[in-house]
Amino acid sequence: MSEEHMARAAERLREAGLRVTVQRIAMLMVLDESSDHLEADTLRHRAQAVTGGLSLQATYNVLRALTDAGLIRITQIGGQPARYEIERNDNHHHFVCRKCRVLQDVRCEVGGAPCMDPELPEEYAIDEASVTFWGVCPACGAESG
Amino acid sequence: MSEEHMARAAERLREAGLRVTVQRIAMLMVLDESSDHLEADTLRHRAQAVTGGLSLQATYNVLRALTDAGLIRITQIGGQPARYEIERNDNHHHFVCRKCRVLQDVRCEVGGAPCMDPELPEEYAIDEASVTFWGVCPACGAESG
DNA sequence: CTTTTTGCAAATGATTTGCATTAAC
DNA sequence: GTTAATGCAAATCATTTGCAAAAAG
Repeated sequence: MSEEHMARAAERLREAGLRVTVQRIAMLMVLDESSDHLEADTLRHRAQAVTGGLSLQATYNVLRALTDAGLIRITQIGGQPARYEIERNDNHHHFVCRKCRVLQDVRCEVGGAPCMDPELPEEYAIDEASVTFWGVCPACGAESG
Repeated sequence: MSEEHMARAAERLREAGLRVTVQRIAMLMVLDESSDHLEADTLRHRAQAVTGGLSLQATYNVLRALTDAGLIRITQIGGQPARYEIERNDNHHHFVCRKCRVLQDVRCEVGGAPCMDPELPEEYAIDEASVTFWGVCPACGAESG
């Protein structure tokens, strides 16, 4: 967690029109350093290691603010706790294992933007098509099948 | 809720290998009569009108059993309570309004099965690709924009 | 009769709310 | 100095769990 990194995180917050707080910086840095989809609780503990303290409250406040500002991306699948990742604006999709519930990024390049042509009247202002693939991951498939 | 309908519901349960209980019959009938995606609580109240009584417990038991048996379909989006509909095996997708959270069926025929060709290793046994369109529905769009 | 399902009550767990304190601008 | 964000505690709410009683096969 370099000074550089901290400064860049602060800059991103400012650009997004958000107040710069240590909690927000810490959360951004933690998310920057992970390529996983992490739950609020995990993020809280990791960020606490940076700030020295981060309330449950602030955790959700920060995550909400960062999500609303478009800096991070929230993924909620199948009634599981929400998971977060840095917003990379790469329009990727997700795979969820029916057994272990692992969540993985999926790149899906079937001739351009997938499924963005639903049969819906024009009055529907669609801004996102999120695709979730369900199945069994290699690890779980090897175990039982 | 005719005798006919009841008998057919019982038959479907038997075919699915499930024990036939009044609660399950009632739930199936309620779901048959709605084209919406309904929450457990709503389904409970409607089914209660049929059976005269249906515990919270039985509600979730029944919904779980019917879902596992493939008779109904559960949809959980964005941390909202789960919603259920009769399984019609028509591979349809969903639209969710960012404002009012309404959930609508969407038919999506972009040249065959959409997005079923993700860049994932063969070891991933994918059995379903669920697509969720996010945006603003006509009603909410008219209000504010 | 054996197994599964129901019903009731209490527990769980992620997320939210209310409000005084503190930090950002 | 204002306004917004934090921290703490208590509340919410969908869903699950434990267990005795009842119903299904």
